[in-house]
Amino acid sequence: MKNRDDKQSTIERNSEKKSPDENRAPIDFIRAIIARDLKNNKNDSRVHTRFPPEPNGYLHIGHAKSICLNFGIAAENTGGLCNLRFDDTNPSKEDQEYIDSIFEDIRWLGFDWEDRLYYASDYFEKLYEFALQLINDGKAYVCDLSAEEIRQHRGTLTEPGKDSPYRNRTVEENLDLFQKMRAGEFPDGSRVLRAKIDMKSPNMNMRDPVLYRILRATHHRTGDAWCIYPMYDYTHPISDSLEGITHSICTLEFEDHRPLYDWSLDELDIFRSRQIEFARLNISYTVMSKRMLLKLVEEGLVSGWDDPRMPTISGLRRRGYTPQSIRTFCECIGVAKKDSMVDVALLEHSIRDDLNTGAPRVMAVLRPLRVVIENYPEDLVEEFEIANHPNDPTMGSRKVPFSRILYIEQDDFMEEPPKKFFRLGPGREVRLRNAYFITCRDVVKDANTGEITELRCTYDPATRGGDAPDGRKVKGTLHWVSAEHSIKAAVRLYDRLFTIPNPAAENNFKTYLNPESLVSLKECRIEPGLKEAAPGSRFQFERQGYFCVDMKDSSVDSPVFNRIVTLRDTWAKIEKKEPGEK
RNA sequence: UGGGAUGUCGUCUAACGGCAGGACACGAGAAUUUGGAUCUCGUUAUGGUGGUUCGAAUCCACCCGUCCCAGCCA
Repeated sequence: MKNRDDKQSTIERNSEKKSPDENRAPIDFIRAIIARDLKNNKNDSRVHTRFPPEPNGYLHIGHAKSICLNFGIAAENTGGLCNLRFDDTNPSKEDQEYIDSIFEDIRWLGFDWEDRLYYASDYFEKLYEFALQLINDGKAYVCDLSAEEIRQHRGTLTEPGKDSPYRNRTVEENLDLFQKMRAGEFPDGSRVLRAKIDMKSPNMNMRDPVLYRILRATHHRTGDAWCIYPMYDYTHPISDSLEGITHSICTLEFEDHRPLYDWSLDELDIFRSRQIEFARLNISYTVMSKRMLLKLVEEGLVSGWDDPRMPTISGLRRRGYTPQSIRTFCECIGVAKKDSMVDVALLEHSIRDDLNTGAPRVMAVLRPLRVVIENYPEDLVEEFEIANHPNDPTMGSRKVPFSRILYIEQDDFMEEPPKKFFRLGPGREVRLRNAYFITCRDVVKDANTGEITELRCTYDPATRGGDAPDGRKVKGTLHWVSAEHSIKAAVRLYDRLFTIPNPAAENNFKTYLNPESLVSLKECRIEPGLKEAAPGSRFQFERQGYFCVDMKDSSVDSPVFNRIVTLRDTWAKIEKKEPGEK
């Protein structure tokens, strides 16, 4: 049996409509391990995890998976805790800007580290003392080999390494040298402290790994107090141990490092945290490595870490994704050890699903086509009371003006419509959503370009509200705005960043950037009521998709909307399937 | 070719010796004042070969595929 608390809270996490039993998310292998540990009273029945980002970039949705896992596990278990710890042992790559962004992103996702904020750099003094202890125990030595020489001594995947000539220095000499390293008596890169393990180990990580390097770089927290910095493999287990972390969850590539993780704790004889590895998140049509994301930012291929096309938390936030949708997504994808690539369609589903319930419906015309209702009085303006959500009356309604000159979507008219096209065409009748039936009587074109500039239509006054008293049906319903009353807006149509499912596997991933990942429209017309829309607020533009008021660039005078995700589009599918039908 | 992992529908993930299930995607249909949402139905999977067993995705053997490791990065 699984641990009771664990099971109980798993039920709570998912308790929406269905009965708890059929709704219970399956327990992943990590939660199973924790449940077993709890049952065996391991760690005094404590569950303590940590999220350990390096502040060398912005968090992405892969980190969200880890955050949801670590903070989620803590929340599911009574008394469970999750620390936030910055793994800041490499000052040459790290920056306060990243730390601040990480705070913001974790909070925004809905998680709280309370008073448990830690920095590996806070342990520098203790780490140093532990290193002294290792030296005293004959488990570490100062090595004078250059980086290149160390590499040569390390051997290869198939050949064992050779011992360093400095491997057998006396404890006294090592102590003296290491203290001098700290005191700044040697130049950068001239010496390192190494663990004395086994140069013949088939695991490269055990071939006397470097524990400390000399590096004169100003640390964002400790300043110039140190000129030697500990390595990840040495710092991480000790930090976990010091904080009493029971389950140290990380990604698969650290599997080979676990023997070293365990070695450190064993040799130092301190609290034994357990490292567990899971498969990192990959999503199709994007890249997920900080290295590649940094490249996109540095080379100006995106507007920044928070470009709405980026898979970063800040990018998704600006795009309009809700924290809930990301948490749901992370729960849906599961946790396992198999390398995998999640279909981006699942991410899109999670935000559609969330916004379908909560986002008010409005009308916006992205590519306006002028429509004149010839039999509608010149100076009449009607106001239609329109529901904000067709299936949820509690969301209220709003007034939308209607007049003789309107805009509809260019895509909603075809001069020679194919069979399955239900929208407007010459002589055809359609419904204007929540307004009238109109019939297209004439098409006006630019004499020079042949471009359609205006549609002349008539309306049926008896169809006010959108129903015909004589019972006649129309197949199509179009959205619209009143030309005079609508507001001009800019809309950014975002699409997937890359054209191929796995750009990271290519030699030059930038070759596959999607040139249409951003289409900027500047002449869109939106309902007048949208003027007051707050930055960050989300709407469904009917028949088109979900949109979000941009948090940086939008203003009352010139509103800017980001497309979060399109609606499922059956017509687009038909078009794609039968392109000749046009 | 050393070591460490990992193979279940198109994708992700369950089933822990006893009916291969769910989600997304896809397809068909119903209904529809969003070609949305909703509802109904459906297609598709245990990498391979042997073995153990009344019974194998699950246990054993061999084979095959994929991923990770030779930073003074994390």
